[in-house]
Amino acid sequence: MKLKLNKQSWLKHGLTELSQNGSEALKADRLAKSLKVSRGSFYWHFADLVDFHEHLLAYWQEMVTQQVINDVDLLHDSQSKVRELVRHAFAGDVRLERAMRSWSAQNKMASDATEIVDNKRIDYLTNLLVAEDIAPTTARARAAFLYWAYLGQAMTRASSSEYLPDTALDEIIDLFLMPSAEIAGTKTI
Amino acid sequence: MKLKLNKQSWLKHGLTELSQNGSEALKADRLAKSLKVSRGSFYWHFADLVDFHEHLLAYWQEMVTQQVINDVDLLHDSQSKVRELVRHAFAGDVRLERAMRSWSAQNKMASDATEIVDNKRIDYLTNLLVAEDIAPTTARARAAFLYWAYLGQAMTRASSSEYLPDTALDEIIDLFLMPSAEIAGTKTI
DNA sequence: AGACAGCCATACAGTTGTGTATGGTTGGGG
DNA sequence: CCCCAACCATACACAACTGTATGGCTGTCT
Repeated sequence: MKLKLNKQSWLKHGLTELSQNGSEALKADRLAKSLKVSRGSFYWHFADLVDFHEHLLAYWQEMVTQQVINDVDLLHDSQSKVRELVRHAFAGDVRLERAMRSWSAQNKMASDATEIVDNKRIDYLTNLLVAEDIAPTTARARAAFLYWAYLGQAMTRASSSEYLPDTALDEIIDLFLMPSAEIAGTKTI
Repeated sequence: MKLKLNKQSWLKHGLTELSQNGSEALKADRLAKSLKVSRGSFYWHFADLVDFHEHLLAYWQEMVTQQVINDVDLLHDSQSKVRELVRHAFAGDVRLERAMRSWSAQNKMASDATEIVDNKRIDYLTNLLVAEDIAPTTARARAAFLYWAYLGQAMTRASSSEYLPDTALDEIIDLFLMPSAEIAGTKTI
């Protein structure tokens, strides 16, 4: 007997192919070929490409939000969470993130999905900074900025460590953990 | 008489289409249609798609490097340059940047081009920070981080002002202009 | 005026992908 | 045992795009 596929099999394989070969790999044709089945299987599980893409994006959203909870949310104090979150982000594998982002620039559905994820992530980080007694508006701006830096780093080809060794990253995290008041004092040197 | 096209016409139009419709618009077929000519013209000016893409990337590199020089390099003190550079980056139109970045995630040639531009930009910013008496390694890390934040912001759909009003951006610029020594002192509050 | 270079249209063959229709295989419940 | 549901293969018609071959038009130089 040949082991049969289900929706999940296709979705998993979809994300793998996306991260390795970009959004152009998300075609019924190529996916079937790399799974060594015919497109007949694909069109049994999904109505069409749009249907598949919708399921794939939902699957991705579920995955990335679950991931954060597993990785950092069980730590107790918020400062540790921030450090762990940022370190983890800048050390992790960014291929899927980059591919998804690249796809979003060309596809409305993907763009909607990433926008939701973006907001969730920034909100989460904002709350951590607020818990560190940083004023809410400042916290929100810093959170966005930190998150954007992660995203930008994910979009560049060079590894982050090339520009940003661990100690330098810690220094920058320190900057973002500084109380809002301190800045005005040291502003005009 | 119909006004004839040259290489430059195609390249300009290429960048416009790229920024508005993504890298999928960079096909001989579509470009010709939106220029209201036949593909015959395209294949007269360019050997094939790869040839066109090469010229387009070279044209883009030339454009973006020239742009920075015009915009900020004529200011005198380095602190003003940093502020002007960052403000300008976060206020400007990012569609072309996003489209180019998205293309880079799928295309080796585009990836090479953006890598070169990335390095140039980070180097330029690093030098400005060093001129502000920030230690070279710290300056390099901060420059990269600042640049990544710009890139990340460019990749998100939300306008930057939504999260980052002008005053908040200035506060963050202050953080990155802080002398390296100050941090250790205020670190453990 | 004639010739030539520059520019473009049209037509053709080939490739890659879509979606559908139809029929084949396999495993488990009545 | 048989039948139905789940799953897959094959074949077809269609669309988008590539690159090439060929010929037509136009302005300029001699």
